[in-house]
Amino acid sequence: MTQPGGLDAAELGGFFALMEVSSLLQHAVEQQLRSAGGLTNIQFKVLMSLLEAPEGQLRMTDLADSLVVSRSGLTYQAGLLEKAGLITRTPSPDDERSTTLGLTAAGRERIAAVLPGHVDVVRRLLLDPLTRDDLGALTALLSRVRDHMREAPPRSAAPRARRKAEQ
Amino acid sequence: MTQPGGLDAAELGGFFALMEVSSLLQHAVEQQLRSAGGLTNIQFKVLMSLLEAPEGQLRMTDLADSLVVSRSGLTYQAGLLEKAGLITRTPSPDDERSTTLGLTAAGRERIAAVLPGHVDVVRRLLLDPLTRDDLGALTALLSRVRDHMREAPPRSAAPRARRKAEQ
DNA sequence: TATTGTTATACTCTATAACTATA
DNA sequence: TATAGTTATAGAGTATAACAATA
Repeated sequence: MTQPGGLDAAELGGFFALMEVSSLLQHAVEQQLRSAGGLTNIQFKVLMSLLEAPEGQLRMTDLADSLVVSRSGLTYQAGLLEKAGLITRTPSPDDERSTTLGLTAAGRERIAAVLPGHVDVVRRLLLDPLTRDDLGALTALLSRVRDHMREAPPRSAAPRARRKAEQ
Repeated sequence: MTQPGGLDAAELGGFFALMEVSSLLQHAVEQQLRSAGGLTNIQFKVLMSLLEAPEGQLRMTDLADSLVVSRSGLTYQAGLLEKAGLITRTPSPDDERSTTLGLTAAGRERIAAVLPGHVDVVRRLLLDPLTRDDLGALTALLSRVRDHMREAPPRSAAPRARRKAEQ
């Protein structure tokens, strides 16, 4: 114990730097998505998830889990995206209970319209001040942290699917 | 241009690693603040800002600017914190228009109650997998990025105080 | 019975604009 | 007139619980 709450200056510095950088970056990204394509961050993630999905399709529950939102929350967002003509919702062929989401042509176009600016923001804010080696070092460090976080879940970050079992 | 949106694999990797690490960390921190002290992230920041303020006091507008929220938003949060007995709101002595916020004893106790767990989360998730040298390297890299971000504002991140002049 | 998704509902947070009171 | 803060209000987003349909 050497500082306000048990973190020394170096530790606090690292923590604050990480939080400030990510906060500024996220802010900028959200602003760009909104102004360039009228999308929120989550909506963009839904579209990108569909774009990167094996068949270009995803089930609601799977997507909700991977984006860490409630299913009802995703239903709400999917409703907006469907109304905007960017995605389709159709009953899954193999399991009639499921809804399969798919990208429309308009959805692809919207991504294409937004992505360049998105990339610009990331490059300008995050990548520009880093050399190639810097980027490699940063990624290596953060990857290590990420792997560690995944191994030791944040205590309480109970996976959605296990809710039932906890009772 | 080599990948989906003009970012190559290394660049994408760095970007995603940063966003995922910060997102997981922020999630965990918010969850801890809520369960340990019934505080949201912003409320915690308000309390911490007051704790670290020179006289233990801050004006509404200054705090709103530094936390990047609207003044009405801060009024709302300050109202909650005052109702909870954690802060006081008093007219500033030098300028009767201003409201000065101050921490109550209960506010200090709340911080004390929450801070250890807060630190735990940061240490467990972020710091544990890093050596001392790693932390130094990470901080150095992120600090460089942060400084760069501050110099070249996110295009649009117009400082609150200048709103008037833009019209 | 369990699971998928939707709906009904309630709540939190946020911001804009109008307002007051000081300067 | 300009500024500090509050209030009224409205909107976006989220989640919980109840529900309908299917497995």
